[in-house]
Amino acid sequence: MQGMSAATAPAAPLPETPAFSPLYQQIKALLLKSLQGGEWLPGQAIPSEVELAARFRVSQGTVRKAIDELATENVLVRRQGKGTFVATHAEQATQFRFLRLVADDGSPPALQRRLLECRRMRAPGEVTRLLALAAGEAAVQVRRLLLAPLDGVLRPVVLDDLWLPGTLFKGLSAERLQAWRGPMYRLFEAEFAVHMIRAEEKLRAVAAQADDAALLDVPVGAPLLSVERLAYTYGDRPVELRRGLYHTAAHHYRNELS
Amino acid sequence: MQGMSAATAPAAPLPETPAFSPLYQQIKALLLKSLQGGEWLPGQAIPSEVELAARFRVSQGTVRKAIDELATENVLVRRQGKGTFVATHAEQATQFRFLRLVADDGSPPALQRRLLECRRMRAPGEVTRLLALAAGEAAVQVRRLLLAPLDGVLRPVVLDDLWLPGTLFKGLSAERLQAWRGPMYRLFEAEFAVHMIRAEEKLRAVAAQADDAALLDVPVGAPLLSVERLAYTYGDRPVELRRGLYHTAAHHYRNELS
DNA sequence: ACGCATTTGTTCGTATGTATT
DNA sequence: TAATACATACGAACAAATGCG
Repeated sequence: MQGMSAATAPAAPLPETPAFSPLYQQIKALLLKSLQGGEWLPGQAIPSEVELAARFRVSQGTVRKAIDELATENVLVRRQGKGTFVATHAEQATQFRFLRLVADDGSPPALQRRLLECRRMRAPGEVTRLLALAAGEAAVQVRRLLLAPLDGVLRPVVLDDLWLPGTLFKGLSAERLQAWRGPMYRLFEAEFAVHMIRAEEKLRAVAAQADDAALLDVPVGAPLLSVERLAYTYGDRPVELRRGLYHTAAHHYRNELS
Repeated sequence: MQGMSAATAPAAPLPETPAFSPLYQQIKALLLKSLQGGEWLPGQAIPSEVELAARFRVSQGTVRKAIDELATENVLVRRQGKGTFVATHAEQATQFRFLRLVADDGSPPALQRRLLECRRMRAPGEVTRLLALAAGEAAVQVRRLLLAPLDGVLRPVVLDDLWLPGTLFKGLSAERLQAWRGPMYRLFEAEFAVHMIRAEEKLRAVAAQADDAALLDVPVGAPLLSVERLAYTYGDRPVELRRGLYHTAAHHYRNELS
């Protein structure tokens, strides 16, 4: 486990990829491997710091630093007195970790779902490319509406269009989605062992096309916020492509810069 | 400085504000106070960890933890072997820390500026409220265009509308802005001692109004990405209100979720 | 209600490695 | 080469939160 310290390093003329890395980074990589391998599942506690220190033959402080980084990346969650837990999309607090939609008054969105479609098909070209699928591989497409009450009436706010690798989401069906209560990412964790840990989003303003306009109950040509998301699981593997169209009349997308 | 821990606290009755908080948090607050007071300016090095440890009568590790947090918040920047520096908007790497605009091909934007307006006036109601100004207080309004080359031709991409507290930006004028080469936030640091460390943004899609459409060279009613930013300096003090209209035909707003 | 064991959180001290000047 | 600064690693002790008996 001692990696490559200067003394043991061979006469390497050029800096290779991970030429050598600090101990705590190696521990971090090992923890990630265990997470990826499913040794600890979302919501479960990982072994205590002392246990891990013994297991890896390093000091508690070194384990601590590795866990610290994973905690700031929201991969793990520390709870004083209880332990360190694998992050999950189940909890109330983190339920909307990836949803930046906020009502203009700042209140939580309180969204209802309406499933429009869930079908299995050969992935289109762009989906194949972005999800790094093999040519002709299957994908699952999900379409849904998110609705929020406005003056007491439920109004559509988001039209979501998702693409998932067919091989990972074998049993996913409209019935399964309909029956599920709770965040979709939690369903993915629980039923398909796919845990989203990171995502990249591209935002732009677009004009509503006829079909989208009808679903969102806005005029054709109305400005909509397009949010294209590529979500990743462990090992930087893309496992979801999602395109959301947000009707931002009474809601907005909130972002924090630092 | 020993805080309130029962065992380690000497018989020093301390006039602490925070009922009690970890030592490193107190150190962090003291560092922020020095930064706010201008003891160390953007780009300058702060004292070494050992020096600070001596000054505050704590261990180096405690200082280190305080600095660690300020570094992850991008308030300070560590450089091994050189020291720890006050973050600045001057450097190439951090020059566009607050600008999430990206060309669709992923390349850096390479933007040109065109100043439209810079005038001093009584702040409108909403500006007064958001910048927490006194009623009737003065504000500086700045309007500008950002242009990017498309097929070799310079085309407008962003229309920015800024509001700044008049008392903080006394000598700010169109000439001053015109003459300045470099990021605007760097001008604010250098000439007005106002350092932006954090910002909140609200994004929505809007339809282009006549005047904005003309400036951005798009049809009236075209969808534009509206980015409303409130930027803060030390002490969570809002010091800039900015509304940008992004033409997202060949560019987009990039965001990373985790 | 109380105390105890467990776990993370904080703080200190020391030594050594690595980057910069 | 030497001095300085941050980075890593270890060990130890106590604090604070939690859960259990």
